[in-house]
Amino acid sequence: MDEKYTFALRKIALIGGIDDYIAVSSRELGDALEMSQQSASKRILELLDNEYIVRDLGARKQRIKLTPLGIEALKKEYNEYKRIFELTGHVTVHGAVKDGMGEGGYYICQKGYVEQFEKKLGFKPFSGTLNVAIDKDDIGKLDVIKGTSGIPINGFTSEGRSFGEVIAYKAKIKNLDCAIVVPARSHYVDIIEIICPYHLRRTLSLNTDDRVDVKILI
Amino acid sequence: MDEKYTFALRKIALIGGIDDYIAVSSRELGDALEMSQQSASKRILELLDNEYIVRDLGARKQRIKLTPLGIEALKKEYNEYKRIFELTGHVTVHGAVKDGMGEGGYYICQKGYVEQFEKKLGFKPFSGTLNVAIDKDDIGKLDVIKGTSGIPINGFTSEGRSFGEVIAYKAKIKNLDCAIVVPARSHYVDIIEIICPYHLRRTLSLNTDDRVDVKILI
DNA sequence: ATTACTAGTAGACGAGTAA
DNA sequence: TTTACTCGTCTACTAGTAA
Repeated sequence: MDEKYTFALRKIALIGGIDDYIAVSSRELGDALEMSQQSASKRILELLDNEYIVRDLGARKQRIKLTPLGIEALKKEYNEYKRIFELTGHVTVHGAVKDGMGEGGYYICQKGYVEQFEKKLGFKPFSGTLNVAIDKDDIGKLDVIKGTSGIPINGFTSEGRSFGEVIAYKAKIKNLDCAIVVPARSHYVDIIEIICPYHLRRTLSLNTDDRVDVKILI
Repeated sequence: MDEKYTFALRKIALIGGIDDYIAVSSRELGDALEMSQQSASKRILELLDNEYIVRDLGARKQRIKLTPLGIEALKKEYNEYKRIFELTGHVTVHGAVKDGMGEGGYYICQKGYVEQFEKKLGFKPFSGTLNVAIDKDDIGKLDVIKGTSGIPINGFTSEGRSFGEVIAYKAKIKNLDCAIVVPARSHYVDIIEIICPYHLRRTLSLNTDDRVDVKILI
């Protein structure tokens, strides 16, 4: 019953109706809500009844804006989203330890990266990475958080070879502080490289194919 | 069609299903969504069909969690809210200039306040305030933003009299930088006091009952 | 206790249309 | 052009019930 209203209120707010009166015909609102002009007209009347909006019914086009009550309703949903995406503060991905190809370790040991790790993460990584193959279900979680957060590690060129930008995320693996490193430009990463001041395999007695949970702080 | 799903996904996320599997019976989800057990069960099947969630159907209780696709759907809505509440960066309230009772000016000139204004707002206010009676429709807008933002100005005691905490918001009135000041503890303010380095009434040639728009930066 | 089917019903929607 | 009525359809819900 209520999400119908917040959906409409949100779209009205997006086109500026949170700040001041905006001219919106019922047809235009219908387009925004993916419904007919008739249904949009009805929805507007319902919003008026519930005092979520006020209207100035001009000769040619109606002008509407949210009331404080309407704004409050949106705010409530916004706070739910903030709780979901901000106050949780972490996302956990599951996967299995894999043998590194040596590749990751080679990259991570580059002076251009190491200097940034020390400065931005606050530790000097052990000269090797732990490779974790992320479960199919969890691939994509990284994608989702990539836009919002993460610590950008700039690319650089060294000895004629270019090293791309990567994004580091502070993380925890079995309560040990570490960080995961993923390439900035790529939307499909199934193996993540984990860096840590310590030798993770030895410290946590991990063997190939052991399952691990990585808690990524966002 | 789609907001039904995001509504359910949001509630699932709030009880922890964004991070890992959570045990939720269809009855419990029904309670959260304010619908019957049967409808919640159906909704879960729809979410599964659309690959917004995955399920582990145990013997006693099902366990579900969001897929990256489901998280992405929520993220999209979250970004809409961010656009509404953050990227706008301001809220405009409308009102009419009123004669001050001298009260506001007296308060604002207190050394305890003035020092904070200079430090936190970056200007020394003119020794008087412009009083604006907010339109009935816009009363409450302040309330809504009070929780999120504003610059707290601490209360203090001077010569045996106590001056309460107030909240200042940077604002613009006809493109002139100023700030509005409202008491921290009160949820109904119909007249706001505006402080500014200049004599606003004179600078803007304002007379009593003139209508003004105050753009509050948040 | 679960999940989820079927059946019946209330309500949401859009087409047609008036003002 | 607008907004918003009536009305028929069809979807989305809940109750009852099975597994």
